[in-house]
Amino acid sequence: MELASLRAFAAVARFGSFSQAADHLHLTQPAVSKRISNLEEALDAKLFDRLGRQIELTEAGRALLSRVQDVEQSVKQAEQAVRELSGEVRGPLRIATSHHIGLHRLPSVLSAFQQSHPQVRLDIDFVDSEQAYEQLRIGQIELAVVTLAPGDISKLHSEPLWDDPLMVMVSPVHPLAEKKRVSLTELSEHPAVLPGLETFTGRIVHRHFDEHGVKLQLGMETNYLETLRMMASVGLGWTVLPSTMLGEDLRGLTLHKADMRRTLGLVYHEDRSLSRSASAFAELLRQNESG
Amino acid sequence: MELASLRAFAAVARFGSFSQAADHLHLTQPAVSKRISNLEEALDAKLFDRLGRQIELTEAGRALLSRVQDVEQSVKQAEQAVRELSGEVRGPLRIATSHHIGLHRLPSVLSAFQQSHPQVRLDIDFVDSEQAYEQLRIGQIELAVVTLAPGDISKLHSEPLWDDPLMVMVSPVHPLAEKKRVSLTELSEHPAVLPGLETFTGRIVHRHFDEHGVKLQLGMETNYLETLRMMASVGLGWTVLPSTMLGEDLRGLTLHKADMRRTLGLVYHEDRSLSRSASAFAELLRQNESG
DNA sequence: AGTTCTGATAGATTTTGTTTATGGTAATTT
DNA sequence: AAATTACCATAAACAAAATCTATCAGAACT
Repeated sequence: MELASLRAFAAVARFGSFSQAADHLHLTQPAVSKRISNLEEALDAKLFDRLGRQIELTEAGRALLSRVQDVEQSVKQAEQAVRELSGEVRGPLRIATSHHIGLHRLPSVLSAFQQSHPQVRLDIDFVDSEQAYEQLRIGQIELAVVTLAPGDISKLHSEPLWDDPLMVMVSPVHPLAEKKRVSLTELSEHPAVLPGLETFTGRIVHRHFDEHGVKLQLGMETNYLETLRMMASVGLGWTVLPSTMLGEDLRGLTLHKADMRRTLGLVYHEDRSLSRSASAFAELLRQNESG
Repeated sequence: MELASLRAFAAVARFGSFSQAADHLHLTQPAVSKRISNLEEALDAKLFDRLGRQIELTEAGRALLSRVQDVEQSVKQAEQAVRELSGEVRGPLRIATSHHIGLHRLPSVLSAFQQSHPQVRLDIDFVDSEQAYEQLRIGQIELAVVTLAPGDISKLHSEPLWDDPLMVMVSPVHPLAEKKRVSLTELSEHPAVLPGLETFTGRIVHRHFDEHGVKLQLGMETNYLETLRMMASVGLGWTVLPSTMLGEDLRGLTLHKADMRRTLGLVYHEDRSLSRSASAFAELLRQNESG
């Protein structure tokens, strides 16, 4: 029993005529005859009495007709449900980001998004960038707004949003605080408090020193940049932070002959379709980048 | 969008695999792939993300899946509604009969029918036999239990149930009351009260006299045999009635060299399907005939 | 690396659906 | 009454579609 047959049946019943139904369906009359007889065969029941020039529903036909409306409606609803997604943005949206980005870059985007799409329940996971990449890979989240990995990662699509220059910072009471410029070697003589290697930010910094063959004195590690900042500001060591985090209680040092930077951006799985919500969120981020 | 595709979609979603769905549907894997891609094209939406070895429903896919169950259920109900008719007897049943048959032949059948099929609403039309035939022709009634027309009538199927001999009857005070046998000519010398020509019974009687070239003195006419009987019994004229109606207040006369009879039976349209109720009623009548 | 899953794709084949042409029946017109 | 018209059913030719076989490419597991 196929929908085409049911539609033909409904049309014939409505017009009381095979030929008129055929016209209406843009088919020839024999095609309609066939569809009806297919139905009759499938249901093992006569649906119409053919009375010469006229036709009439049988009891079975009447029983079917009253149900066909239900079928057509449920099909229409199913189609509708899919098509509505093209316009509507609703349902849950899982994204990952870092505390730092969430605190410093997302607030305006988040509030704009919630305002324009109140139907979406945002579920934000604060994780390390590396964890975010893994969650994207297994489909646990749809989007990540994190430090971008240096280089491409298979199956994951990266979109740079913000360039985030990093800067060496020390407390005003730190021995190096008075210098305007420092070398890597000078830094290496003092203990450091840096982001862990689980974060791309941490890797960027470590790699930078590695490349220049400079061994670091590693102190405590944490992935939460705000905490890192606090530790540096109370003099527990020098650190490297986004230059935007500079403030009264920290001195920024220009690094001799080198600069470190990270790129913050949007990451999502190449093969997975983004939900409407995710697309809307991504679009909002792209617009917000410039502003 | 066809049901076959929707079923394939549901199977793929359920098994999380095209190949397993194919096995389940007794199809090859490419066939299932095609059905899904047909659906995706028709709905203009991707339904699954193909992630290498694994697949996952997209947002559109999830939206569709939740509706597919409704569709399948409504289709099942439609099929069920038709199939149930094969067993069940319910709904309205319109039949036609005469007052006389209703009064003298049907009571036992009607009560048996109502007892075994209480779900059927019987709608009985008391009409002349000729009207009954016309109503059958236009499909206003399904069955008629009436005096059968002499000879076949196109498109209508007749089934004799009872042989009903007719007899000339007069009141005990009628001039002919003392005779045992009378001739047509003798009868023609006295006024008659006979059924009208709209009834086959009336026609049978009139034709009988016509064939023998005997002119009748016609008095009042009525189609209701009980009334006719009353009129004859009070001496308004001779009449012809089913011999079963003979009683204390009437004398039956044997007609010289002729007998009149009518056949009562079941009539229905040849081309129209009988409802389950009508079939059941007809069957009951056939069984009751003998008893 | 090699093997074994996965689904997609291409081409041959089969099945199904559609059309054209025709026939039969009932209602309508001449 | 005969002819015409308006139906639907059927058959054969044709077109379209679905399916199968075979093969490919990618990912996951040995």
